[in-house]
Amino acid sequence: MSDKKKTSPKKKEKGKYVTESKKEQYHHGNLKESLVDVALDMVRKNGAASISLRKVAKALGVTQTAPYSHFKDKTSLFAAIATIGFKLFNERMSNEVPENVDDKETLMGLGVGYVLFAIDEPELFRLMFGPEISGYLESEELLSTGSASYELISSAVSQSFDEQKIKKNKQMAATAAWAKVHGFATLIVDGKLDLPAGEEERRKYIREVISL
Amino acid sequence: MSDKKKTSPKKKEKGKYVTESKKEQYHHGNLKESLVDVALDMVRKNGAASISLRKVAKALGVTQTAPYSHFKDKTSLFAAIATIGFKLFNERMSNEVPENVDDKETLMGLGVGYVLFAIDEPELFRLMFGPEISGYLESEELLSTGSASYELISSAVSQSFDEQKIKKNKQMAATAAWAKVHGFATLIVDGKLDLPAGEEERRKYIREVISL
DNA sequence: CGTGTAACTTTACGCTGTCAAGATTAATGG
DNA sequence: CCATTAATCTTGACAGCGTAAAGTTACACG
Repeated sequence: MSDKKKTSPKKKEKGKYVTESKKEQYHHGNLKESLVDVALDMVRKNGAASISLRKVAKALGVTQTAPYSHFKDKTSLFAAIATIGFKLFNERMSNEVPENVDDKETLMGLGVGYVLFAIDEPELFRLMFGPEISGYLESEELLSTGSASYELISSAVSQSFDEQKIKKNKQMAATAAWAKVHGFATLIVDGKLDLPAGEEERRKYIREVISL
Repeated sequence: MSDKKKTSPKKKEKGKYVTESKKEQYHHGNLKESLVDVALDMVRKNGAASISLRKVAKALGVTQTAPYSHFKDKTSLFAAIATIGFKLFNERMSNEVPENVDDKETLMGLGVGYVLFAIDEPELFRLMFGPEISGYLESEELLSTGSASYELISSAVSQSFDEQKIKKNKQMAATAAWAKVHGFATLIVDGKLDLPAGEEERRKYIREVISL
C-alpha cells in the first residue's frame, strides 16, 4: 500500500513510435500525430476493422484512454486517417495527368490515377469510402478533401465535353464517369477482378476498361 | 440456494418472433430460420454494423449462445443473409428485363435492376458487397448465388456484343459494364448521389446514366 | 423403455469503446 | 520566478461484444 507510483518503470518495450530518448515522460509530446501514424500503418496493413483504439494506444506506450485527449472517439481518428487518404488520392490522380494534354486525356489520367490508387492503397481506399466514416460530418477538412476528389473528375468531364462539343447533361456525364471508375476501383479492391502483373500493363488495362 | 430453476418463468415479453402459443419450451423449433429472419430485418433497418448475435438471440427469447447451434459464427449468419440478398438481387435484375427484347435491351434492363435493387435495399446491398462476408468461402450457396449475378451481366454483355458485331475483348467489356453499374449503385447507397423522386423518374435517370 | 444426440442454457474469458475522476506536467500571466 | 490554469495522461470502471466449454433438456429411434 506504500508504493503506488512507478517503483519499476515498467520496462517499456518502446516500439518505433514510442517517444525516444527522454525516457518515461508523462507527456508524450506529439501523441496526436503518432496516433494517426500508427493507426494509418495498421489500416494499411490489416484494414480498418483490425484497429482498436486500445491497440493503437498500447503501441505508443500510453494508456487506453490517452487517445481521448486528442480524438473525440474512434470515428474521428478514422476521419483523420481518411483525410490523409484523400490528400494522397488527389495527388495521385493529379500526378497521373501529363502536362499539356487535352481535356479528354486529362480525364483519362484522373481515372487511371483513381484506380491505381485503389490498387496501391486498398485498405485506405476502403476506409475512405467505407461505412466507418460515412455520415461523419464533423471534420471540415475531411469533407473538403473528399469533395475535392469529385471536383477533379467532375470538372474534367465538363471540360472534356466542351472540347468535344457534346451537349449531354454534364452532371449526368460526370456521374457516369465517376461511377465507372469508382466501380472499377471498388471491384478491384474487393478482389472481384484479376489484374495484370506489372505497373505498365495495369495502366494499359485500366485505360482500356475505362474507355469502353 | 434452493431454486436455481425457473421458479418464475421470466415473464418473457415475446416479440413477434418468439415462438407463439406453446409457452416456454426448451426447444425453439425453427430457431435457425428465425435467426435469419430477425437478422435480415435488423440489417434492413439499421445496417449490418448494428447487429449483434446477442441482440438477435434476445429478440427471439433464447440465450446468447443459442445461435451457435446453427451458425458457426457471426460471419456465417451474415453469409446466410447475403445469400438471400443475392437471390432477391438476381430476381430483381431478371424481372427488369422485358420479354422479347434484343440483347442490348436485356443488358440495360439488368443494369437498371441492379441499381434499383441497391436503392430499395441499400443495407442488404452493402452487406452483400461489404467486408463482413468478403473472403468468406465456406458457403457454397453464397458463392454460387453471388457469381450468378456476375454471370447475368457478363453473358448479357457477351451476347450484346455479338449482336452488334463488336469485336472488343468481351471480358473487358463485361468488366466495364459491371464496373459502371456497380459504381453507380455503390455511390447511391453511400449517399453520394441525389436521385429523382418517383420510381419511373428514377428508372429513366438510371437508364440515361448507364447509357453514357 | 432406454439411450444417443441435437438444441439449448449456464458460465466464463478476454477484448472492445468510452466515461468519470484524479494525477502530472507544460504554459501562461502576474 | 512563482502560482494558477489548462492540457495531457492515468486509474478504474462499466456495459456490450464474440465465442469457447461444459452442463441440461427433450426429442427421435432402436
